[in-house]
Amino acid sequence: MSFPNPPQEELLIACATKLMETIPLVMRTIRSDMRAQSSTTLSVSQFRTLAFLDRAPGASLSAVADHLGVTSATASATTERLVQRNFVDRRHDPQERRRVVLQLTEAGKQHLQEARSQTRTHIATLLESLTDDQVSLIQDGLILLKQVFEPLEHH
Amino acid sequence: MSFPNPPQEELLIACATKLMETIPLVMRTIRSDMRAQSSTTLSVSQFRTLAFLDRAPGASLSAVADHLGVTSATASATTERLVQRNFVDRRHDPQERRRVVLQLTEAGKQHLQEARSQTRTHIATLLESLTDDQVSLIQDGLILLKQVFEPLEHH
DNA sequence: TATTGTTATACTCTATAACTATA
DNA sequence: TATAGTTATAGAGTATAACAATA
Repeated sequence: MSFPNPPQEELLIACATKLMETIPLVMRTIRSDMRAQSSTTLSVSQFRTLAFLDRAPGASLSAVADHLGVTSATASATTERLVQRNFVDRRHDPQERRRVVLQLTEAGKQHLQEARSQTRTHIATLLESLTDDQVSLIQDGLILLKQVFEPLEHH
Repeated sequence: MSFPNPPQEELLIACATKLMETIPLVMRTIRSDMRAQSSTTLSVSQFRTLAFLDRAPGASLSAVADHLGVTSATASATTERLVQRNFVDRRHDPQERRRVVLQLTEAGKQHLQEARSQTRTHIATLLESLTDDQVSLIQDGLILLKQVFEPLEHH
């Protein structure tokens, strides 16, 4: 006998358990892929910062911190490294001199594309062992997860 | 018009892209949950080490490193912190004195249970906004992801 | 000589707290 | 006084390389 409608609570706990087992596993692969970059290395936080600035050019430091879900001190340090590596251009807003305006440099844009492409290709390769239906299922699950967890970032 | 059977390649890339957007997001929540522990704080790596030793009592340092997908130096450092906090008992194997035998202490077991329970409950709460079907879908997706990414850990 | 762990060194991520500059 | 960022400090994760102990 199976239970076609298990109580919500048990289902939630089972899913949360699976999530705690799986996410760190996948995260590790993403991280080492980023590190394995042919040219220069990019940490996951740096990658996410570049990806955000690609979507939101001219964002402030606070916006980066909010988006990444870190303190402004952490965002400042991460950004500083990207500025030093000439991936990000940082300047004061003339209208509001407390704010900084952050933008990708050409080198930053190029590096982001390369990092994205390499990691994406590697992960796609890993998924090749599955069927189309299975890949679609994973994708749909990720879309739902993103909907649940994304709002938390922008507290 | 929709494409009921998109080419594998595009589908793989789309899924990989979604994965790169979503996993770091979820990971951040797990991490901050661990940090928000009432009693003592446990990093994700420390948590995973405890969880592994719970499943594999008496494991060696190499086994921990393999399982976590890190170098033995990293595993050694993480383990050392757990030993110092009295969560792990570390001793030499009498038969093979190069090896260490790692086991959870009672305090380690207890802390693991608490950390697991708290994080699990919080994540389950976050998933409450979804329907049973959606939660099941996420769970199935995670099971598949685990199958794909787990073998990589044991290189 | 090969294997198992540890130590040394060096980065990065992360937080909190104290600070500077601007509003 | 309040806000936007930076700096100081500290602990943890991570890697590589060099090392010690054991087989």
